[in-house]
Amino acid sequence: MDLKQIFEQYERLANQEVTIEGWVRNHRDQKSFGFLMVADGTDFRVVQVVYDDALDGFEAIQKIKVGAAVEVEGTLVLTPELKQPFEIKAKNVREVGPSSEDYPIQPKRHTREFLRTHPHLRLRTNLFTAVFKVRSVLHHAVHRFFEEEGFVHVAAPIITASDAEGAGEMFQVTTFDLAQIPNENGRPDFSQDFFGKATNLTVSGQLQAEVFAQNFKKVYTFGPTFRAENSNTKTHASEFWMIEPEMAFSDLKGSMDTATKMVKYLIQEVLDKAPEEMAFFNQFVEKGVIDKLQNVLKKPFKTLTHEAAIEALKASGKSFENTPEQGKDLFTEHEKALVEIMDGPVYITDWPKDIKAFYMRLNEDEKTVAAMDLLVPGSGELIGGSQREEREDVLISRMRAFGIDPTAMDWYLDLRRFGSTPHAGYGLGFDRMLMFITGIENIRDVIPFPRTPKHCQL
RNA sequence: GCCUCAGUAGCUCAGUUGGUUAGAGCACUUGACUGUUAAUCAAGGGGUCCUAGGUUCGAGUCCUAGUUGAGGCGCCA
Repeated sequence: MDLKQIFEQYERLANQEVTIEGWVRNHRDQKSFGFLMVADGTDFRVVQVVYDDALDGFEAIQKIKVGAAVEVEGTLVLTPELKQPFEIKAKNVREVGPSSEDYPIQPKRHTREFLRTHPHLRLRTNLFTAVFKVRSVLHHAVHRFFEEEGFVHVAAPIITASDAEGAGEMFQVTTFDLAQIPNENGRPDFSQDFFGKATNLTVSGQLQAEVFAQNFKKVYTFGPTFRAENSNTKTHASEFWMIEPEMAFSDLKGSMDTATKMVKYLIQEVLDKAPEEMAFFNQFVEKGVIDKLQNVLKKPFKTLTHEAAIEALKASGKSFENTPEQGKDLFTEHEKALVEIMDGPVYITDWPKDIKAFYMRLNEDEKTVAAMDLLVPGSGELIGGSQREEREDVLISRMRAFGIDPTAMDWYLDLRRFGSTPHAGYGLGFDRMLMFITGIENIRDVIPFPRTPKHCQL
């Protein structure tokens, strides 16, 4: 029986026989009896198994090590006067897979750095059990939200041939023998490569999502994304997941409305479906994280133009390492200050055109683009989005201004030639959303097997 | 990529101004204990003080280089 089922109906199961399977998290043995704390991953909570010397194999049971896999048959006994509402009085304890004294995950505090060196074992801790359960809950919630809102899911390709995707460093994909790369005039001859051209791992599914939005109206991608930047920070990973909705017949306001609704929906889902895990984060990871999230649910998200944001920073009287300046990008310290000044999540809209991407729609003033970033307490930029440039002539001149050859993206221009619509979308870093919800401060601790520069374990 | 800090037992850490045989807690082994809750108590085993070189009568401690990790910044659709 799964522990989840048992926790859901332990009162009804009182004094009945149950069988559980799981792994020993802790073991306290005494002369003629002992206690096994058993977890099976179906519920965040562990069950206490009591055994005594009346059992066959008592001495072998006493020697069971932390980390061992066990199967326990016994009677469920209500224990309202103890720390736990019930426990299992064992009739039979079978050691399915023994552990040993070398098991690295002992019932004590370990540092996250140490646990990262054991990615195959670290999830057998309360912390990582909670993190990866919430990650799964959040993953399902993303799909459920968009399905309820009538969005079609697009599986954007992981291998792409787009070579005009901007400044992001990309991982190359090739089947060449790297010791003997065919070349022509000293350059690799990709016509001989697997796809007959240079290819790489995707850095975004947005462009492909735009294709689908021009038929399905409301679509989203949700999948892995790869960046080869040599970034060494606690908010960047080389492989991460992004959620990228795209909506035809919509504008910047429309995408902000969807983003707000989505953020609130995802938070509510996790609070509803993982209360044990959230209580754990609230107590041991980020004190007050539940209050923080509930404030996000309650408060309307405010909106400031980039220009107004700079003015607000200047008027705040706060001192900054980097002085806020009209027409310039916001630094991390500015983002934090804006969230404080506005006392909650805030959208920054209408950014200077030169610091944003070529595909963002040029505003009437011809100085700014219809872009938005959502800043949230504690995590900075959670969402970045924009209305897309739907006017072919404007898009072409913007591409030229960014040094992109328009003929290389002819298919993208076709979308503007045949039934172009005002459309908008945004990207949300799934792993950063998970950090925001759990209070975990390093992205390497919310990704099962994190990939960062010089680190690719398993 | 730049800057800063750190590397001592399986884990978390202490180690004074450079000075005898490098310590503690947890974990592990053995023993005690008839209801424990990171159980408790007693004893025991366990060390390439990150690596290499240097200074010194003497280096865990100081210097140089390397290496690994962390943090900050940068890069980042």
